[in-house]
Amino acid sequence: MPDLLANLNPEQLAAVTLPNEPALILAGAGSGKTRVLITRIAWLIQQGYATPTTILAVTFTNKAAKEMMARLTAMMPIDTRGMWIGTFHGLCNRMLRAHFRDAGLPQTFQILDTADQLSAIKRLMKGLNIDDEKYPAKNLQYFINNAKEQGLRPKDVDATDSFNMKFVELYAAYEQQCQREGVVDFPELLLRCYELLAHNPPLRAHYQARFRNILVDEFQDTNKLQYAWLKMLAGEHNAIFAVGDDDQSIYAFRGANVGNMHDFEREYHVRNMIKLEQNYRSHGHILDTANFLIAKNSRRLGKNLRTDAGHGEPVRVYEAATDTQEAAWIVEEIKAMIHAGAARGEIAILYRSNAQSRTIEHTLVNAGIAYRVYGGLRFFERQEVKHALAYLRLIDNPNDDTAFARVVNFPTRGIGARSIEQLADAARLYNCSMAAAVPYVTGKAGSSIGAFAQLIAKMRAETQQMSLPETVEYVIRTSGLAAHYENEREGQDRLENLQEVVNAAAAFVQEEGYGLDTPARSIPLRPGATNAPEIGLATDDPSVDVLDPASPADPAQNPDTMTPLAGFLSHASLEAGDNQAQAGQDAVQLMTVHAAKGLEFMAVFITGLEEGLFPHENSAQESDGLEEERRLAYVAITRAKERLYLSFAQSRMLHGQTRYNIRSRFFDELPEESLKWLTPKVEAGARWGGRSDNAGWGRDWFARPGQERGERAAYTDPDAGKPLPAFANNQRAADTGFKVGQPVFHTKFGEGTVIALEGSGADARAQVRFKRHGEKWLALAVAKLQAVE
DNA sequence: GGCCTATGCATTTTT
DNA sequence: TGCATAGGCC
Repeated sequence: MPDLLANLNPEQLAAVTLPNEPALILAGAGSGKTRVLITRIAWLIQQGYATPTTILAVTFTNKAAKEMMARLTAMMPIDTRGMWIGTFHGLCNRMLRAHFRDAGLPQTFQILDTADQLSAIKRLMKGLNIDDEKYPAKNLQYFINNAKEQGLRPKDVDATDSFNMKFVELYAAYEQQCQREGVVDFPELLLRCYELLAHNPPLRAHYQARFRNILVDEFQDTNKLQYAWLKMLAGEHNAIFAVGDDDQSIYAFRGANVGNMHDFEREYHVRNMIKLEQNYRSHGHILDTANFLIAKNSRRLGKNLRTDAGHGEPVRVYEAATDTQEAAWIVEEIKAMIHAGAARGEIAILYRSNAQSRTIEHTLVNAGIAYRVYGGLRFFERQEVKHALAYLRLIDNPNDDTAFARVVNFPTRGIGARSIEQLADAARLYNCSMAAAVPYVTGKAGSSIGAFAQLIAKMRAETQQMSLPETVEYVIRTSGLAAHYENEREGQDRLENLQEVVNAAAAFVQEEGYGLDTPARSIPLRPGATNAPEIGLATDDPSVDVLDPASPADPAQNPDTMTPLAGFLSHASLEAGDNQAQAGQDAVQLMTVHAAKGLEFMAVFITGLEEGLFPHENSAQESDGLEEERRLAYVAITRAKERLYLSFAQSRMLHGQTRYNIRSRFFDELPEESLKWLTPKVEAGARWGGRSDNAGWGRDWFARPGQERGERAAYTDPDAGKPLPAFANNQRAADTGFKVGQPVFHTKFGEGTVIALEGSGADARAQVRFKRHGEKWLALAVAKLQAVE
């Protein structure tokens, strides 16, 4: 039996071995959060406090869910078949598939992703002749999703003004449309699942009796609905083991409610709040910087990270004249690091908004440095892939008008906008889907649309017995998609992507454990399965023990509640795939601060630390906006393991205009002792207070002798080339007059000893351990430090 | 139907 | 500035 508890620190140990009661684990950045979570699961099972079937572990991203599953099985051989580990949406989908009838859904319901949802809304509004200048589709989408995330159906929304009343009306119409088409959007998955449990006491009792152990990752990111869903499953007696970090809550804009942490603590009378403050990632100066900054936030649960790693390097700060010059400096630093043997993949460049990446990318390209940018189009979001999926969806669920509208005339088959409008009118008139309305349209429109309907019918018939990969391949060919892209000049990539869909289908079949010949559209019996899927649950027969994992009456026990095709389509919607180009390549990593959450790098650049950008100007209008920006900066800082750079530029090209920014207020909230200004620090007052005319300011105010005006010297850090990990004390004492071990005296801090030196000339700094004031970095040009004999 | 131009818009994003 | 989208034109 593996010793799961070996090498845990006392707080981690305490968290892992808590009694089965509500618990809130405040897990700081880099504190071993995932480790605690999975060790907790393994320990519960090992000790006999839980079985795999009693465990439900929920995360936000598929990546996190996969990592959890992988590390768990690596830690301990566990039969994960009965375990529910997944994202909120994935688990809700699973439950809705198992109980589709009780949930009021067709068995083949399809999931709309955000783009599908928007086009469904646009179609709805067009049909109702709604002026989309006055009621923009995007706003309605936001309104609907927001309402759902508050758990509100149209009848529950309080609308006082005519504008909102219209939105409520449209929300209701949208719901009807979705219901008729058999589609659900993302928030609907959660709300529908919540209502399923709320309105069905036997079902609720079943799952409550089953999931005795509920574990939640990134709890600070939960929204109201997700929290309500968790409470529903927990009932009166189940333990929720919530792990999160209020200081890393950066998703308020999409509904995350940090308040859930306080609420959870209060509502469940949490006796077990454990703080994981030991950080295993960053060196001391980096942590001090993070701690100092986040301390400026109010309403924290309170936490201070510590490390055994030593101070390490100071945080380097750089002021550039322009964004271009900032990028040039970054590239020089990176070159030096690479030269010293650093791996490109261990270097990250972070920015607040995507627009900032362009300048940096250009500079990297010119320097010939491999990089990769996070974000952008994901595999299942590509046009050609979505087209292929639309045909597959129509085969599975002909009422899916979003899919129908998408491909009825793609590849083009002479069905124009007018014909489609006629069909949509007919569908509205007969209150049916477009596919069902085909017989009602006549004339030329009727015949071309009729041919399309026949094509779909033929596909449905001919794929009846085909496996999933065969079906996909058949559809790509028969739909004419393949031929279309073969004829297109630049269709080669798209063709390859279509082939990738076939491959993805084959991989899916394999991973899900279906036989390769399993028909895509029947619910198969897998080897070892004893029952056909039963839908509607054991509630029909109260004598059946629904908790018996072997019981055929427990459909949730049987993963085979979806056909391979439905599973694949769900997979495509819920897991849109990688958006990281050239993954695996050793390349410098570019991403937004949001995208960096959860990652770590040897060296991190946080760029564009300017008022208006970071903190972002729009945050000023949001309640608690500045605090969220500060948390964002905190997340960014805590990504760095050994080296951290903070930079800002006096001027920056944004939206085609040059903006002049002042440095971020966050600099005034950082510990001066942990910073090393590579460019001279200019007090805000010195520049702004004394400025009477602004001719040329910001370009050449700091030009040094011998430099051209407006040209910036390469302020490349002379230490950048030190190997990573690098921070052996710099013994150079050449021009400082001090050396390591030297006893010194400071007028304010008293007696101390020099323990490190770095930089030279005006940048020279000494780290001093004072007898009564601890360790500090002092700029020798400024500090009045005297050598003591 | 496809191509071209005019126009508007630009914080962060997973499912 | 640069992209996505919409609308007009051939």
